[in-house]
Amino acid sequence: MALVNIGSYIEDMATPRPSRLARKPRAQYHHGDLRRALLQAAVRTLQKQGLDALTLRSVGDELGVSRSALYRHFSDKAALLTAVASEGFRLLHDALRTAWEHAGKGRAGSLAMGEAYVSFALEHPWHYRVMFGSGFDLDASDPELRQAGAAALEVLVESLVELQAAGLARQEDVRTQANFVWAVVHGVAMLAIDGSIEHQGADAKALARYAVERLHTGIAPAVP
Amino acid sequence: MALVNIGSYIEDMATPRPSRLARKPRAQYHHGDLRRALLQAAVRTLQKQGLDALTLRSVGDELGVSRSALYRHFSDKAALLTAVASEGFRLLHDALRTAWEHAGKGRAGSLAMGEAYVSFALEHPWHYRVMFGSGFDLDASDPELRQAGAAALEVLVESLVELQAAGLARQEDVRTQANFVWAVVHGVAMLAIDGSIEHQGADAKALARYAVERLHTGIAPAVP
DNA sequence: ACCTGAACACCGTTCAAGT
DNA sequence: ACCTGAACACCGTTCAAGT
Repeated sequence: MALVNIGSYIEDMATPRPSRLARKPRAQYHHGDLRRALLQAAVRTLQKQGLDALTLRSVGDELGVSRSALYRHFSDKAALLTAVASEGFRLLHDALRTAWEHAGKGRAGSLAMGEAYVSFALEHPWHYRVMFGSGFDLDASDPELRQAGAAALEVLVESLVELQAAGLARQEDVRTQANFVWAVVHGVAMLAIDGSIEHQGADAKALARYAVERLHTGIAPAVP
Repeated sequence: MALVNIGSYIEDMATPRPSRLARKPRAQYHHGDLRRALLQAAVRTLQKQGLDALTLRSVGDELGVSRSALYRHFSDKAALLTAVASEGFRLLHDALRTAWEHAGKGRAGSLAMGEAYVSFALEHPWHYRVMFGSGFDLDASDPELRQAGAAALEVLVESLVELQAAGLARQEDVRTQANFVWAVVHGVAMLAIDGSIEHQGADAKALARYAVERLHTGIAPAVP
């Protein structure tokens, strides 16, 4: 643990100043897909210990690699977090698509999607926060992130197009509708993982179900 | 700017080691309500420069006070952020109450509240993120924070009770309804300040209006 | 009681050097 | 090409001392 400890540094002043080279080399290099390994280690740390524990040192240590090895694969910590967020959107996308298709699409499908969305957030709260947190820096203009986010939203749009075709949703701009639906599930998810709901003795998943039901009524075609 | 700069520190070693006392004292102490001043300086920095710029040093400097003076008034940085969040909930509470009452309550009132909520988030994005961000630490169990958050939610509950009484909302558990409505506006607000909506060329406030309208339909009593 | 300045134990990032 | 270890410029926090 080489840290800036002035006390011990001063002691060292007695011995000749250490030159900037020739330190014992590590047993062996990592080699292999270090980028992927770093990404997965970051996700693991996040899931187990939260965002504060996610330091470049901790990630490096877990792989037996120096903390600056990361800079060969990511431009900085923000880039690592951006990659973590992209990976999160891919996982969310898969979860939504699976829920939608396994439930046979339609009304049941969108209910399943709503539950799957909130479940994902509850099961990976830190990962979810990194995806949407925005308190910390994260390169919002990164193409990979934008693409992964858009792909996840696309499942929603697809389901709404089907609901409209089946006469279960108002025939209006589907992207506005999708943004609205997304906002609802996102809002429920955020309140759920912040504990704002549990603190009132309410249940997050129950709220998710309620929300999707009211949502269906809300976007249903007007009764003539 | 006294920072741990080893280079200049080593130069100083030529001169006798500085003892741990007797430094030129500051012109004068702050005196007055330093706690309040610190809180307001923190809010100002947040609004103007974002969360990364909010360091104890920057806040202290702005008031001409040492960085550790803060510890007389807050147990740590998390406590300062918690106070900032509480203040945010009070401001939000006022904005919602004003919108609700000025619009004459009822349907128009809740539409005004929805817009006021999203407007607050758009106008104070960093303050809003601290209130809900949850990426950074913030003492969620703080009584003041809990109370301020509950008070803001209370306006919503109140409006829903009225809507129910007027036959404009389903007669069901009002707290579940309130959580749902809160999730919706919160979701819209988060997507809005993250730029997720603007990037699609859509308008955040328009989405807020759309959302509240669909919300009204969603929670309206079932047609017999 | 309130505040200061130095010390301390962490950070992320850079860079000359090693393989 | 890939990685290392030391240096560096910041952080938040603690504490003996000053008023």
